[in-house]
Amino acid sequence: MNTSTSPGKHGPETRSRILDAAEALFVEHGLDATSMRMITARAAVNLAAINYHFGSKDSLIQEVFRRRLVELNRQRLAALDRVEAAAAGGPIKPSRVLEAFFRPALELASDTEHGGRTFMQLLGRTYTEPNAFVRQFLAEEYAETLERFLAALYASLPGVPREEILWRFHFMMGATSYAIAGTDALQLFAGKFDDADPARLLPRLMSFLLGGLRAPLPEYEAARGTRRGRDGGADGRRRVPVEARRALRE
Amino acid sequence: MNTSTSPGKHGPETRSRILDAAEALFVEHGLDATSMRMITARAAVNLAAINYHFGSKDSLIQEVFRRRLVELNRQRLAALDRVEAAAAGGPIKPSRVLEAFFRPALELASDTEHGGRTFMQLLGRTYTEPNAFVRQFLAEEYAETLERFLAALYASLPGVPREEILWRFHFMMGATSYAIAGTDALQLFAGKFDDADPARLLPRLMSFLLGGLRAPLPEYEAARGTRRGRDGGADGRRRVPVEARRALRE
DNA sequence: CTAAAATTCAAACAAACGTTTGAATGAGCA
DNA sequence: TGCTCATTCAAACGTTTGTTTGAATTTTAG
Repeated sequence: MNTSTSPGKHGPETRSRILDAAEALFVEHGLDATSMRMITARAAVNLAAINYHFGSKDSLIQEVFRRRLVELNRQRLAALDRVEAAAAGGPIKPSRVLEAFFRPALELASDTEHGGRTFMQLLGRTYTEPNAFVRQFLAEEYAETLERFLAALYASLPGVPREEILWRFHFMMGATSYAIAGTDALQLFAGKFDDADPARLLPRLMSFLLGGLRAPLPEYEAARGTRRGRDGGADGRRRVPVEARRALRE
Repeated sequence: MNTSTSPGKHGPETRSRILDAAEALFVEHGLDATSMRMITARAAVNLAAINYHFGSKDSLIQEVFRRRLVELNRQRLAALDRVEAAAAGGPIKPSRVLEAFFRPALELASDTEHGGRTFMQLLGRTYTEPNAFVRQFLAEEYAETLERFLAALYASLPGVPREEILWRFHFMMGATSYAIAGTDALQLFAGKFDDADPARLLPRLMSFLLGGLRAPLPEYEAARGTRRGRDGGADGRRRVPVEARRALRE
């Protein structure tokens, strides 16, 4: 089996033709519902070519994600590097961190010519893929990037409980995935959007995400029934410190 | 074929046992990867029982979603009715509308005893299901509810462009779905959450959603650099009116 | 109790699945 | 030219898929 990118002899593009066809079909029908025969038919290659070049369908799926994700996360980390370099050790605004993470994704999602849009739709819906090996693979591929961005977010929001930051980052990834994957995949809002211009999606989404990130921290109802004291007492869970309130205001 | 809810004769619970088993397996493995034999095995019924009671696997899928979705949207609309009745024709705060929509969903997601949690995880990841007939069915099942809530949101945010409200509602559904479906399905954040208490999810999420909804509207970059002025000057797209700014502040 | 209707059951169906095989084909190099 | 090795190809492999069948069984109704 040859899994390298080195050009073969016959059709040097066989590998990439398979990857492109698979990517498109995975978006249209999902991973499971896309058969090897559908892929090889669209790619105009022999059925056995997938097993020859990739070994198995599972390996092909991995490679479809890998080739794009590696580049996407490389761009994200590079953007974060630039932000941190510009800060020169000083404080960093959370909005800068968020933009470093989400802008590359949205720009890839705007690229309709090289399949970037297709892939991002696929990626969005794959985060919740039940298939165990796909989830495992995605988690590994994301581990480093996620670690670095969470650390940057923590540092940029001193005083804000990490648990809350984690949750909000989770929410933000959800909103983003839906914004990308759902614009024409999810038909709930079909025909409702007059203006689905991808170029406007980034400012729209960034406004929303920043608003969500900066929202006042929730105050968990301590004891329901008896009204909680104005400033609560010692219910174990501390109120939001003023430092955190200030940090949330960007 | 008998698709009614009337009790059968032999095992009156055959139908519901199939539905419960299917629901659980759909979450674990996805719609496609769950076979009829897996379902009938877990439900401890004969393989042919599914086709006898539901007609086909597709019809079974529909019924799995329908029985829960009908009740969920009934609760949502009832909550909206109460909010509108309490306002007595006066203005309604957007936060009230949002809560009427999202609270029933999150409460259902907190119910671990009657499979509510299981179902909401399934629902969340099914919004982006590529399967055409599932999307079509979901859209139909949601149509009325979505229409009424969007109308209520529009009315509660006078002056704010409907397009922006629509987008933000879309973002909010995305964040919510991920929050529910992803808490233990998406493994990207695996092991990172110390506090995944479902009871705390509602305040956490509502804070985030409201923050996002109330965020300043994006101002689309008019003409960057020497870019052609598709947005230059009087292009019909107004800046955010002061009325809208006020409305966004709840 | 008996006839009819509803439900369960084991078995089989064709179709589609991912994968493997072994021969045919083509290019690169001696 | 002749040899080698990567690649392509048609065909078949054994499983698994959703669905159907017809008889056995149980419940309902007269």
